[in-house]
Amino acid sequence: MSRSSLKIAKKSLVDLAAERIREAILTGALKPGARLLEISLAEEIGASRGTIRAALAELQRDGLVTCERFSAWSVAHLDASALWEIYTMRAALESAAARLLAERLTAQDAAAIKRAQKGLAEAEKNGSAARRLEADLTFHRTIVERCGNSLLAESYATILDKIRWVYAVSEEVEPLRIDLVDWHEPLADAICKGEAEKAARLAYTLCMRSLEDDLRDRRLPGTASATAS
Amino acid sequence: MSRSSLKIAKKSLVDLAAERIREAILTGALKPGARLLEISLAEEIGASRGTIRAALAELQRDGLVTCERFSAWSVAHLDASALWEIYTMRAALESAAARLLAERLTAQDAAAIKRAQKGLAEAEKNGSAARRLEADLTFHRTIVERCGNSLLAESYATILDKIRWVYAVSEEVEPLRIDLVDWHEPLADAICKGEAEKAARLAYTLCMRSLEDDLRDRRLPGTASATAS
DNA sequence: CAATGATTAATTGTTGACAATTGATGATCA
DNA sequence: TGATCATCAATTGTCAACAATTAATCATTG
Repeated sequence: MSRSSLKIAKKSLVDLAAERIREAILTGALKPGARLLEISLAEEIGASRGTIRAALAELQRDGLVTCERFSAWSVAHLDASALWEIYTMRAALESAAARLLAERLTAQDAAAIKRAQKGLAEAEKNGSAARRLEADLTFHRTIVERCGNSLLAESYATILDKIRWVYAVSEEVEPLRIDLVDWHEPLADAICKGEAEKAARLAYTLCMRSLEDDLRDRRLPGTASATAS
Repeated sequence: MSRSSLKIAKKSLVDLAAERIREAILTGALKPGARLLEISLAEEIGASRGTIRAALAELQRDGLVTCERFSAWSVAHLDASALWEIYTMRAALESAAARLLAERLTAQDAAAIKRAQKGLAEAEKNGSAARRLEADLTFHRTIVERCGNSLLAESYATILDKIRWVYAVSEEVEPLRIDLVDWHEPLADAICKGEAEKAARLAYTLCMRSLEDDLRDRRLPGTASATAS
């Protein structure tokens, strides 16, 4: 929230372009499987093909777009098995982060977690679905960003992007119904009490529980109807 | 070991270049902190600057090189805190992989683990340090590659690269002394018995134990001597 | 002499042009 | 007819030239 740095971050065209395209994918403007032409993107965004190309390469490493050699770029597919991979990866990272944070908790960390919990409570009381989702993600991001491992945090950031993607792209069957406060309280407690092992286990099960909810609530290719194979 | 695919993988110049540079970094030919000039690399490798540039961007996302805007590329630094990040990340991924594998174990998986254990025993009996390391990494890679999550496996691959990097770059104080067979047996057993929770815990502690060994055995910037700060 | 401002050489950022590859289309021939 | 091969348009792969930016050097000025 309160990053203090005087440095103005000039971004390169490549970064800008990557941001633009990423946004279009994460909001669903560019749908999974959609064909991407370097030339069209270059014209739309207003940069040269080489620049767009570099941006696409970045998104490729984030797993948002795919590219076959000398064939086309396209937005990655998002089906039930991808959802499973995303959530188990999330569980892996978050579980470890919770453990680390519980082991090396500072007063600021505890305060930040309390803040995040308060955000959950507010969103629970009178928030829209989007607001609830944001509060939820913020709580989890707080844990990861404070665990002290930037490598892990960076990887987690791309996973969170994908989770937003799932919510933007998938057709919702029923609204998110989990009780934000009740579900997150045990994890917050375990971390604040320094119960590392317990925190790790809770974080893992919490993520996997979210996976079950989403698999049930959101209609994705391969979710229903797939009887054979 | 036995990948069957008739397709010959033509690689782009970018991939080739990235491979070349990565190799140079991982073997220690390019030392941490070394300055990298696009032009010099382009001449040495025999590709244009743009190609080298794309390769460097790839390595940047792998965390092997860094780049400040309009300033220089350089090989990333490798110090004690980086080592900690690498190993806790490894522990996070491997722990989750062990759990997943234990939950969904097939006969082939069990056989593969048995093979990896046999490899450990052979390396233990009459292997060089390099051979022991390779057998060790193969055992762990087996778990991760069979856990069924390609996202996780991909991330793990970059981590394994970094671990090789540590071994190549750091000055060894004492030889690797852990008993390969004894240390890995409980984990292999837990996975094969389907004891998911136990497997996850064992994988985690095994990785963190390796971290302690390496922190003690390998001399890296920030490992010793740092009294202040 | 120290702080400031111009100069310049070196390096990265960006671009448009050209080469290589692919897949589709249609011609050819048994 | 239908299988094979040449052709071609569309697209990605690679490159070399040019623009923008930086950091170091040196002159200037109080």
